[in-house]
Amino acid sequence: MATLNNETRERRETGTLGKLMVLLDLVAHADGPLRFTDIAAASGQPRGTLHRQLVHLVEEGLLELDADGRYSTGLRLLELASRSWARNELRLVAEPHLRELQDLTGETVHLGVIRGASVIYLDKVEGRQPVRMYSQIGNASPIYCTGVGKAALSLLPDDRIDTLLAEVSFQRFTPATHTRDTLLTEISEIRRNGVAFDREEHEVGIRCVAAPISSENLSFVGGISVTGPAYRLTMERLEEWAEPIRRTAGRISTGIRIGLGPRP
Amino acid sequence: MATLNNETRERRETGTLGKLMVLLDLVAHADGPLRFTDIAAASGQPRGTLHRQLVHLVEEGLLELDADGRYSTGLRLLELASRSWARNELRLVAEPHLRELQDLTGETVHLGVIRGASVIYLDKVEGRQPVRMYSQIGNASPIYCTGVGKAALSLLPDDRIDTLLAEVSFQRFTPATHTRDTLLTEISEIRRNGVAFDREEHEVGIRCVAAPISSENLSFVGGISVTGPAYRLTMERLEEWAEPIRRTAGRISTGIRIGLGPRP
DNA sequence: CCGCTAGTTCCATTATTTGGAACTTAATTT
DNA sequence: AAATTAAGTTCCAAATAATGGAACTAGCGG
Repeated sequence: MATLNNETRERRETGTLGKLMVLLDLVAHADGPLRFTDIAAASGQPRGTLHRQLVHLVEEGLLELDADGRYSTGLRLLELASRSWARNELRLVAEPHLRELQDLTGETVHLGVIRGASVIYLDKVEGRQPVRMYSQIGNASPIYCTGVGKAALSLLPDDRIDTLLAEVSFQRFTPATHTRDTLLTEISEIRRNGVAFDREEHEVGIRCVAAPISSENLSFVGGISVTGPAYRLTMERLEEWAEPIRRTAGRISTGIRIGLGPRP
Repeated sequence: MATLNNETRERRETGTLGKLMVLLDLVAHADGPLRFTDIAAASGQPRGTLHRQLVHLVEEGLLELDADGRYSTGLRLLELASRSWARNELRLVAEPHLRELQDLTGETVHLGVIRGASVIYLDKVEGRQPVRMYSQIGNASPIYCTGVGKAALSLLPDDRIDTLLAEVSFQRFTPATHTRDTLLTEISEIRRNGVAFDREEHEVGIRCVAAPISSENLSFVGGISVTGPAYRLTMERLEEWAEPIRRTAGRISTGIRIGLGPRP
């Protein structure tokens, strides 16, 4: 087809830092520890350069080098993230509301925000805790097939949606996964209802209801959701929860606007 | 081999990265979001330089700049740490054992490793979950007043202990907090028993038993602990748990040595 | 409208990063 | 055990990026 000249200025101009972050991402997204050679191949850096870069990352604790000469991500990240999470204002404001919603529904409640074309989960409340917390927190999921992602999208103006979706390759996770067209149709529906449903679009057997949250100026956009197995969460039940979840989302948005407002 | 005997490797030579990490730490350890001016004052950087550095950190998602012009840590850290945590081999091996120990004792179980003169908690298992997971995970606590820290120290040769403790300023958290001398005395006791006790040394009213874990070559050193309120955890009860916790720690160490061994 | 604080941009100078090549180990083969 | 190859490390002149003082702009309070 003719040139689809993407105006997306994706090249980051962060100099040295940018180059190092590419390496960090590379190691973080690998399936396991990587050896020098693996990283060299994947990054395409000359060996001398790469060597110094890795030494720096290891010295800062961002990477760790084990006895077999394999690199994995370092504990420094955990330490930094822990502080970041503990103080996150949205999370702090939302926490009691998430619990309340969990009490009402008895199902798992998530809080997430969008970053680029992904949803990042900030918190999660489960009834009895059979699953580990971190199993979701910090996780990045595609925006187009999660309740939180779709709810969040619905708040954005069309041009920002277009820009975001331009970089998305709609992978088909289940038969119900959206394409670009069906997603856009659903977004106008979400705008009318104020809630988004995930009808087994990411994983077969998993459904959810979600409602959007945002700061006044859309400096961040996210949502909350109630998720569970399809056999328990019939579409009728999800419809019943639409109103409570909208209300909860509204309260969190209000709380954020007050909490994040200009300092006294 | 000759290059390893370098005693004078205290100063970090990580160039650009090091300078940026100082800023990241500064923001992460602040009590709340910082304004440009606050960071300028704390870092002593000229405004022009600082500005560009912050722009780069924000562009990489390591920092976030809110509508009021205040900087806080960014979600990218959470994303990276989440992967790091989920794949951490020690944590994966330890997880079932921690649960087992929690079942046995009914109290909170921690897994931690030492990094510098701090203990970083990698995992935590509680009975009913009234407290949030992340409340401890990723947290850095002083090595000299935590069960895990003291247990871990006991595995190290004396010269490495000396080196580590050289940078520690023994802050007195409670009347029972160790000084350098009493700590060294206790370490030889821990070496005999294979378990360490925290007798309200970090927080009044909190006690724990801990046992050490390590890889074969001491490339990492850590421990597990059972923690709880002093009124419930009498010293007698802690003594009873000494044996089970030693056994559990032993199993984890074995698991790690097998799991982390040379690739098949 | 003025002065002031806070933040941003510019650009010649300075410091760091780069990467090819030479060098050292470690592993594998003969 | 020697020879061969692969894996990792060090070096340094050239290329690139970071630095920081100064000039500039925005926003606010009087």
